[in-house]
Amino acid sequence: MTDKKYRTPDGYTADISVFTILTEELKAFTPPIMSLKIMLIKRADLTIEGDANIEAGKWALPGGFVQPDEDAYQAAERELTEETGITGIHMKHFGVYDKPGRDPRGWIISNAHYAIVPEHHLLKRKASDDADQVELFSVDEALQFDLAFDHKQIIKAAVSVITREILQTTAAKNFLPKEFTYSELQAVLSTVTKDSAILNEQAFARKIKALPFIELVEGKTTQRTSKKGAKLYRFNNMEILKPIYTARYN
Amino acid sequence: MTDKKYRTPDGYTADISVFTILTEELKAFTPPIMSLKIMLIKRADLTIEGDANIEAGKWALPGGFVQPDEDAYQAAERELTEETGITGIHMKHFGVYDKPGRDPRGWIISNAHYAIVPEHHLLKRKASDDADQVELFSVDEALQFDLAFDHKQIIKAAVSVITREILQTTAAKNFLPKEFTYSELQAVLSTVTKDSAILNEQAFARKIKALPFIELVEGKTTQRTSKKGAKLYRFNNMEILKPIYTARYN
DNA sequence: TTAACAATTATCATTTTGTTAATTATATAT
DNA sequence: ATATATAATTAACAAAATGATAATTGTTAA
Repeated sequence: MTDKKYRTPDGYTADISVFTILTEELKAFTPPIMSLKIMLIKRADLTIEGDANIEAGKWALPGGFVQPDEDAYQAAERELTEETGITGIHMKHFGVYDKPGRDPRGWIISNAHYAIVPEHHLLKRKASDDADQVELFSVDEALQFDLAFDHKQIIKAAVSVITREILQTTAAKNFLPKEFTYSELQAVLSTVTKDSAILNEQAFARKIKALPFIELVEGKTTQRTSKKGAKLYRFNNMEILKPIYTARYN
Repeated sequence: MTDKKYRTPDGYTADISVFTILTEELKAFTPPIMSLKIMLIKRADLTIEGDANIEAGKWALPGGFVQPDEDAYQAAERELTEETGITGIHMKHFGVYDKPGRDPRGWIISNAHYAIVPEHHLLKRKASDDADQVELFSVDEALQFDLAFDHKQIIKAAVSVITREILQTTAAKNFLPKEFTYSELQAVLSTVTKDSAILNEQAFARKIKALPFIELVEGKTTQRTSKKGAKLYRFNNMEILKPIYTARYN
């Protein structure tokens, strides 16, 4: 492939917007208060080869070049593991950023992925070596930084995609333990919506029993969120596609 | 960029799954019967340079290599215009196909896009020169062919994406004239759903008046679909995000 | 013993839906 | 001219879901 009739890119990378939903307050017998966080890394001053690094010192999305034997998805998985020690989580490709000029090093294509990481996986991260370069920020905080490359644009797109995914698919399961209470689910959903039918306790407690993709765990309760004890629910494997044309608007 | 520490792809392409919704039967004063179609091209025996073409004779998605001065999205737009003469339509990127081995010519990355083309734009296509190599097929037909490369997989993903988009966003507008009747909207939606609340006339006629993203065109009717004349509706620019957690299931 | 509190159930008026039927307006066939 | 067929639309009413507010339950901790 030497005499090419077409242009070849100068680099092919995979970036990952790692989201987690952190429990801000965790008191015994109390429903959690959660917030949506994104993981950023601070770019090093020097490359591994010892050269001055591009966009050094700026906060950026984790990611890196795709290796010869892998595709972008595998590269994203590998980078995520290297950065955080996390494996086997929910990750998806959601966009390509390939505008000429987006990276001063040349025509570098970024495959943007997002990942949903349950909170408890992050305990490992805290113990890892370069944890001082990796931080979680609320989305609002993150967007106020002077981020590297076009990462501000990528993050905005990722937030929009993940919001839609949490509300219109069963992706919330990736932020929850296998068995959860209604208030835990409510806490996850409330990080991305203000819908009163979800925020209102009574309405949501009634509704959860009618959702075909959630089932009650029979004869089992937890005191995680209440002294009285609360029923446990789990997602079954039903996937839902509800048209906006049949929803209620009032 | 000669001494690279990372692999560079052998080619960077953009493929487009062009969907249209064709009116199968169009009698005067009668609601249309529509079906979802995808556009395929038959790959030529020879390349422009006169060499034997890869995957020659097979049906494939339109697309081609990204040029040096454009990104994949612009390439998809350009290819679509070259193939069909269509401009200014709804097109989106939905996936990357970059598995090593997917293209025998090397490590060729495909950026998969889908486009939604209103029927009336296609009349131009019929008049174009190489129309004999371009055909519309129902999705079921298309998936039975021995398609080039991994295009079967790409098409399946595209259908899933477009179904979700038509039902959960206002993308149906791209298959309809600016002002449309309830039965025309119903015909579009029925190509991707069997939901009885949409298929049932009375229920849907009642519902359309309550949808916040659709408004009545005052004092204007059409006889396109009925001798009696039917009210006209239009989409306003409201975008909707309805959680599955607040929908009705019965 | 009691206050506090999350979870859950109860109540009831209001709204929406499912279902079936009736009405309307008009082109076409007779 | 008149009747017929047909799509759009409205009507009617029982059944179901929702909104709003209140009451009940079970447990810990003061």
